[in-house]
Parts: sequence; C-alpha cells; structure tokens
Amino acid sequence: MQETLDDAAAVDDALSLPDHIASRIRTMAIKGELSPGQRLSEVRLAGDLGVSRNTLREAFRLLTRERLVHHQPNRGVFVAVPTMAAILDIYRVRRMIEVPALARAWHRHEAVSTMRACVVSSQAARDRHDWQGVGSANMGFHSAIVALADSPRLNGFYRQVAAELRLAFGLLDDPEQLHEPFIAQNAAILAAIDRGDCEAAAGILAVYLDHSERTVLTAFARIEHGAGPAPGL
Amino acid sequence: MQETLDDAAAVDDALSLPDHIASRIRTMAIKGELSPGQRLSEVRLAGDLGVSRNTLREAFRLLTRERLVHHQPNRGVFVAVPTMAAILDIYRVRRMIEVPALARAWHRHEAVSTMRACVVSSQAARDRHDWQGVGSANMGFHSAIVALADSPRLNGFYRQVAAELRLAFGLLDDPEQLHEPFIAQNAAILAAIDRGDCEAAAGILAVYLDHSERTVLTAFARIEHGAGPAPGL
DNA sequence: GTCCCCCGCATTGTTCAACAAAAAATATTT
DNA sequence: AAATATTTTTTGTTGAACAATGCGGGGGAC
Repeated sequence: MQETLDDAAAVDDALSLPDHIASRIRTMAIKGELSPGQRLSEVRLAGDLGVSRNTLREAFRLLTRERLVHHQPNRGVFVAVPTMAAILDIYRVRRMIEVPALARAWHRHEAVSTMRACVVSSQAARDRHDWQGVGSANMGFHSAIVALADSPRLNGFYRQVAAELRLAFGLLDDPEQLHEPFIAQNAAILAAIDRGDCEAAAGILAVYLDHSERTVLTAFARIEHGAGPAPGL
Repeated sequence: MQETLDDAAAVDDALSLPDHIASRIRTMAIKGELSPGQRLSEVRLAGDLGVSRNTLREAFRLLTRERLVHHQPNRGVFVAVPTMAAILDIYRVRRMIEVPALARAWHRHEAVSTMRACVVSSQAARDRHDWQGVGSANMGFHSAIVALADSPRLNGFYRQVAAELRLAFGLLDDPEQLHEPFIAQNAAILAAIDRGDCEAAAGILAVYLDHSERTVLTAFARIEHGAGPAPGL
C-alpha cells in the first residue's frame, strides 16, 4: 500500500536494492498492474522506480530466473504470459512437493501455527470481501505446508512457483470463485493435522489440488478462447 | 584477453554475457578452482574474466540465487561453504524429485537415450581414469532421470541443486570412491527401464541415493573434523 | 500498387568513471 | 595493551557514453 512513496518509503535493510526492486516488480505483476506480454522498457521503468538502468537490469535477471518475466536478447524483457502448459506444470510441481510434505509432517511443527494464522486471516479477508487478501492468505497456507518439510531449497523453489501461479491468477476475472471454496478445505486440512492424522490431511490436499487445478484451467481456457488470444507473442 | 576458451562448450552465443560469466564461475567452482569460503573480489575477478564490474555483479546475483555463492551486504560475495545440513537437504530434494520421476516414467521417453549415452560416457571416462568426466556423466544421468517428468520447472530446479552438490563434491579427496561404484547401478536402472519395469528402477535408485548420501556424508565428516575446519565463516 | 532494400531512430548491451557509504586496516592516544 | 580516531579499501549505486541490434519508414523498381 505504501508503494506510492518512492524513495523515502520503508527501506528493507536486509535486502539489497536490486532485490528490493525485483520484489516491487513482482508485487506489481501479481497485483495485475502489469499485463502479461507487456514490454518493460528499461529507461521508463528505471525512471518510474527511481533507480538506475544497471540496478533495474540486475532485478530483471532475478525475475527472469523466476520465470515471471521473459527476456529476448536485444529486444527487451516482457511480462511472462501464462500458458496452459505452465499451469499444468506448476500444479504437477505443487502435488509433488506439497502432498509428501503434509503426509510426513510432524503435527507440532511450528509451521502449523502459521497455517492456523493463514486460515484465520483468510476468513477475515473473505468477510470484508478482500479477495486479494484471501489469495495471499491461501498462498501463505500452502507455503506453510511446504515449510513443514524443513527444506530451505524446497521453500525457495515453491515460493517462485507460487509467484508464477499468482501471475496467472491475475488473468482470471472472478477471484472469489477461485479461492472462496477452499477456505473451508484449508480448515479441514488443519483439523486433520491437529488430531495427528497427516495421511487424511494429505488426502484432502490432493483433492484440493485437483479441484483447484481444474477450476483454474477451465477459467483459463475460457479466457484464452473468449477474450483476445493475445498479441502474437 | 581470451585465454583458454576451450573447456567444455565455452562460447554460447544464445546466452547473454552475464549468464555466460555466471556459467564460467560455476564451472570454476565445480572444478575446484575456487575454494569454499573464498572471497571473490569484484575488481579482481572482473579483471580476470575481462568484463566490467556491473556485468560481474549481474552474474553474482544469478549465482547467489543458486546458492553457489553467498552474498554479505557491504562485505562482498564468498564461495559457498557446503554444510552437512545442505547435503542432507539436497539429498532429500533429490529423493523427492528423482524417485517419482523414474517410477512414473514412460519407458520410451527421449530422455532414456540421454541416460544411455551417459552410462556409456561414464564407462569410457572411467577407463581413461577421468574422474571429473565420470562425475559429469553421472550427473547427466540423473538430470536425464528428472527430465523424464517433462517438467521445465523441475529440470531447472534440479540443475541448481546438482551444481550445488558438485561444489560439495569438490571438497572430497578421492573422487573415484565417489562415483565408480555407481556406474554399474546406473546401468542396472537403465536395464530396468528398458524392460519397462519402472518400479524396479525406482527401487534401485532409492537404494543408490541412500548409498550415495552415506558415502558423501561420511567423507564430509572426515574432512570437517580431520582437516582444518579453519575459516571461522 | 506491391515488394524490397536502404537508411535513420530507438532500445538494448556493455563499459567506464565517479562518488557515497560501509567495513577493514592502520595509526594514535591514553 | 586497550580503546579510539583516522586512513584505506571495497562495495553499492549512479550517470554518461558508445557499439550493436532490431524496428519502422521512405523511396525506387517492377
């Protein structure tokens, strides 16, 4: 929310400037302020963000590696356009990571309290019709599931993939259809964990992922065929 | 100042210069030309590689994200020092990715021929006592296993993790102990795939990973306690 | 009118020089 | 010798500069 103040805004001391800039661009992309396929001019964006071209280029390299942005040599960088293949791949990865993490979880892991907090926060966000907030809380819930595995590398990888998925979400029109039905399921997963039945929790999660994937894919197919099938690239 | 540009497919026109520089540093780290914990001076390395500081910094950002290098703000970047925790995490990730990929493989996937080529190449390398080559072929074999899953994201993630593991390998003294016993097992995995028995292949792989992990961990423990644990970092 | 080539223009790719800020190293004082 | 002040080195970031590449437009040729 405070991103409108450019320079004097809250500066993350821990993060270096290029990381911070990358983070801002990531947020813009997730919030839908950048349309997929759009070209990101170096001079323009550098000016808008108040940094030099070199710094912006470092941020671009990060985002390219995260697949949030696509780099064509000597042509520039473009906001990634989500594909059906990408969505399928992302859900495959999610299944491969989340389900075993939940199935083999220790039911008193600290991440469980994060999960609980996310469930509460998603319900609150729903009550005030803040669908963006519901989405964030939902994503936080699933990040916490991955955190159950105690693997820094898996956590980092999942964060990337989740960001890419949220970019795809931005294309869809009705965000409530997307996340609302899953709040209850998240609570059910949490309840299963609480009573120590990780297998049941993993089962619910698997169903959740199937359901979510189908929802996203159908919505996406509707967009792809209905609305403009996008500029050539 | 183009010094020896021969080693292993040096010039990649498709890649941008920072990517290329990152790749060279990565190769140096894997080959053991960079010792873990060593500080990488920007001016010095930029001069050695014949690029500007800015370009080198872009490469550093890539490598930092890959965990091959560690960045301390206002202090510089250091070659990552492998930890026991890191090795444990890497093998956990490998198990999570490789075993399902193999178990659910289609036995006529194009990656199978890559696997075959790697087996042949590793045997040839062993015959000429080229342990570096054996290591490369072995890693190629396992990358091909991951490729069976047809997931670009998984492939990319695995490539990172594999590079990190090879950095850890560089610390160990006797490379033949590391890879030699596994050439035969790779061949066995391939044979199982060829006769369509993916479950058996996955079983051999799981045993392989346990065995490999134990070997690396014990060698690593010997190093850590025996040789100087030295740099306080 | 359509096609093609050539030329100018905008953008990216890369380097260099400069300076602020932080850390490390050194000298100075007590 | 310890603590502090000062110098030096290194990183962090910027701005300008220039080559190289891609894009679009205009002018001929048919």
